[in-house]
Amino acid sequence: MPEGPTIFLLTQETAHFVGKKIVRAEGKADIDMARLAGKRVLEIRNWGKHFLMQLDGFAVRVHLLLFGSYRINEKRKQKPSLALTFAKGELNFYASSVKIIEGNLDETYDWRGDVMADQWSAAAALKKLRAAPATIACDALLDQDIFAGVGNIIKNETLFRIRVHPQARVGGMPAPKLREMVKQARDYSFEFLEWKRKGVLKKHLLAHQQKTCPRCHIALKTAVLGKTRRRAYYCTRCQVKY
DNA sequence: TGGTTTGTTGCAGC
DNA sequence: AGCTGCAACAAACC
Repeated sequence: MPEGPTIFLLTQETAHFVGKKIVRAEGKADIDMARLAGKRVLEIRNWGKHFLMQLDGFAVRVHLLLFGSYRINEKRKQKPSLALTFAKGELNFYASSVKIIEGNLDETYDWRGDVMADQWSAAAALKKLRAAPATIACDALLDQDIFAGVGNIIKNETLFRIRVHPQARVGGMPAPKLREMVKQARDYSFEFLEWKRKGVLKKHLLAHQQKTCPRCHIALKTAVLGKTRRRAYYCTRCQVKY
């Protein structure tokens, strides 16, 4: 059940495995498990929703998709996609996509695109948005090449906060409003992180899966929109369709 | 109860 | 070539 902040949290929770040796690797993921055994974890980080473990010469990428989950130092009943055993402790992933990335992660990822990364670049995001003016806001926010880590909840909540209709064209939005969208995608992600950490995310949702607009007190509209075909929750009164 | 869902990929068809 | 729509995957929730 992952958006960027959830994986960010996972990265923190697994930091103690850095420097440790993988004793055993198994699971139903279609990768060469034998490559992992005996390797030391050099680095653990994430790029958006990608959980990444750098080993010597290659990295393991785990994506929890829509239904994935993980357990640290415990197991679930179901068969794991990837189960890593260390001398002390274990790390298990379920219903996840697992891939090997050759080489160093810095060769594969542009960290400026991760909304929660120190290297996040609002300027780079704005440049990408301006290059695609016909894109509608809901698709733009879910574009991992622009806003890595943003998922459907962050999309809906960000648009509600800045009062932008999900079908607003990026090219039609005033420059300050576009900058606000870029800023809020990051700011909201960090608030999401803290709520998630405390287990109080749901009660802070203003639009996503809600019935009534907390500003206008009228029914929120819900529709599956855009090329991404994800559900949007929005207020037709206070969210502007530029 | 079963429709829905914090996601992505691959492929057919145009 | 590049797009779009659809199926597939898979599991917890209300």
